[in-house]
Amino acid sequence: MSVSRAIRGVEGVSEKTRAEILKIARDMKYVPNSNARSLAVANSNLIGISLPTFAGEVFADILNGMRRTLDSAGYSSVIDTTEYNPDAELNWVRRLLSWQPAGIILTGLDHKPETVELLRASPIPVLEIWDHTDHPIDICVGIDHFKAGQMIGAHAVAMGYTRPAFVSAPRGHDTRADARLAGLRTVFSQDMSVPVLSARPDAGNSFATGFDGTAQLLDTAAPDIICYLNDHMAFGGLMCCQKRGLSVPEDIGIAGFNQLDLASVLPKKLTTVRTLRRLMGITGATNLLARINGVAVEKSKPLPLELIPGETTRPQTS
Amino acid sequence: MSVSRAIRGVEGVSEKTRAEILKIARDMKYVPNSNARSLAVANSNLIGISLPTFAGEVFADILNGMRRTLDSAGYSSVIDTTEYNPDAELNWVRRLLSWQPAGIILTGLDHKPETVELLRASPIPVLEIWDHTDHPIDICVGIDHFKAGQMIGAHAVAMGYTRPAFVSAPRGHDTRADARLAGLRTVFSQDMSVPVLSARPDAGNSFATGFDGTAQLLDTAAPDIICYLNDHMAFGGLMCCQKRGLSVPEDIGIAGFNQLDLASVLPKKLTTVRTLRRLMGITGATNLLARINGVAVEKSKPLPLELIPGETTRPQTS
DNA sequence: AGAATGAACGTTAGCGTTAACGTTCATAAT
DNA sequence: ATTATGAACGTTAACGCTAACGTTCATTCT
Repeated sequence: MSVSRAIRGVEGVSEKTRAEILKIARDMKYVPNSNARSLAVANSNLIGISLPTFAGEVFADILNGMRRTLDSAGYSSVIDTTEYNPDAELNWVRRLLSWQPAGIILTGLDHKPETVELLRASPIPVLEIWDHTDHPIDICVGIDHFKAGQMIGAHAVAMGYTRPAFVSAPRGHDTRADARLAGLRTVFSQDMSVPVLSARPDAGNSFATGFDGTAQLLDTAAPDIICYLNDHMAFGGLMCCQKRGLSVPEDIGIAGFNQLDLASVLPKKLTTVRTLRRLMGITGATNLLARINGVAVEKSKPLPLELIPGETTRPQTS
Repeated sequence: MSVSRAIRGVEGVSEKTRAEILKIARDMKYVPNSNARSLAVANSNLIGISLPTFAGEVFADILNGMRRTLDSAGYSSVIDTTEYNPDAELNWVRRLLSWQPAGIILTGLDHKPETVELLRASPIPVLEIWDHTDHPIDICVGIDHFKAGQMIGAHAVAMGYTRPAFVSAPRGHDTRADARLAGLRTVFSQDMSVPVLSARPDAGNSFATGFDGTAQLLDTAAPDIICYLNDHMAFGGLMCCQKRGLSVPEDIGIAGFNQLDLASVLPKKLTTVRTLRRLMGITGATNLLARINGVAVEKSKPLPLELIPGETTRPQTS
């Protein structure tokens, strides 16, 4: 027990004995056994994190914020990607629960009923991140994607665009994309009863998907503004317009999302929506840690969005 | 014991009993305790993965390949990022070892001596990925970055460029960048005794770093070809040249690295080097699994590189 | 009929740790 | 001198699981 106390740094050993113990431990290259510790105290310092994908800046940024926060609190992360497949998520949650993790972080709100049931039944704190809802499984930190869509739509209307289109998620089950498109649609149907066209090609990567989706829309219709799932896709779209000799923003407007790094070097500033992804990760992780430590936190924290008007949409019509 | 056998799916229980047990387990929402299992069998089905960063396609691709392979073999991953800091890596390895993981994956070869010692002393299989060496800690799968630098240099020389420059890693301790620059330098110093200038700004993201590094080089010298750490930085450089009215590849050549997604939509095909990152992840993970299962594998597997000539360097001088 | 066989199932002990409580013993209070 | 005190350190049992070995009993063989 003195060894256990010395190594954990808790009270009950004299400094002299502690020093001797630590020296011997070093000499014999002692490595503690976390499995035994976790078994004895009935919980671990692991936190499970589930993401749709590692691709793209978005989840990398969120993850970065979360990792930093969790790491400095002494937690390790068991990370998985679901590729937007709720079944994969369920399987992973099952496996993860067997480790008695201190907490679980899921991306988004689109889970199988069984997953929700499983997590609600367990005493483990759960954070849902990226999306926003007033009724999370446990706690949530994110943005309102429906509102984001409305925000883009309102801007487009204000700039005098009348023939909107949207290039959406290439594959899988991205409910955020759907929510943004829905938000966009409410604006245009209310204000002008205009349908929002959408394309959803799968070209292997975001840039190419933006390019192909744009080509598809331009071939079949004549939109005067195209909104994209993110800046990478918007850049693909920009390239497509450029190739076809369309001038942006005169002939056609382009709006991205997320304000990604790429935008910092483009000669033409991209119209986009700023999302505070790192902050989201930090806030989410901080709230989860509080929850783990039994401190009460906001059930549901929305993060602000900001529309960044750029040079790929028309300036305010006077 | 029958319960244990039934749930693990091993021999020694009749099908009838097994079915009954599984039904009851489901009804009572039984969740196995991996900590206890790992304690009893003295190893876990966790695999530790250490990466420099989550940012960028490169590590996301490698990680993706590894995760897929490990996941389907029933392993979960404890993932950490070191931000190119060997001390952070050491701390993480220490923490990780306490979980008795089945295997450990590190990025690159640049570890603290203590880290290497610790890992050599433990019986746990270790994979080093991304870089290549003939003397890995245990096994390794990667590419030879020095050779990659030589490959780019040779191409530049063949295309008649004579005033080379390199824009390198923004921050931290990226030995791959150094190795590529060194490779590039051997070619130019051997063939033409020309120094390779280099810039190393830190502008917050790859695109901006490429842009700033290029500006810096153009302000202080007159390179006729600039090689970049990766395609994103090359794109930043391309934007900088374009802004200054330099025509590519006539006035100046641009060479990237890694053949990233972005390149697929650029109007001007980027000269770059193709790296098989997903394959590397899959191969690495597969070899590690073999090693875990006691099957002998290649100590050190180099993956092929391919120079992709594009339109941002001059065509062959006739 | 009796013995041999082996699948099905049970018992025991141990994995390394820690919570809870027990012991020791120098020092202080009476 | 005796007793009380409490910091320092030790002992025990339990966490949930599985390897190893023990028991049971229907079936088959002689």
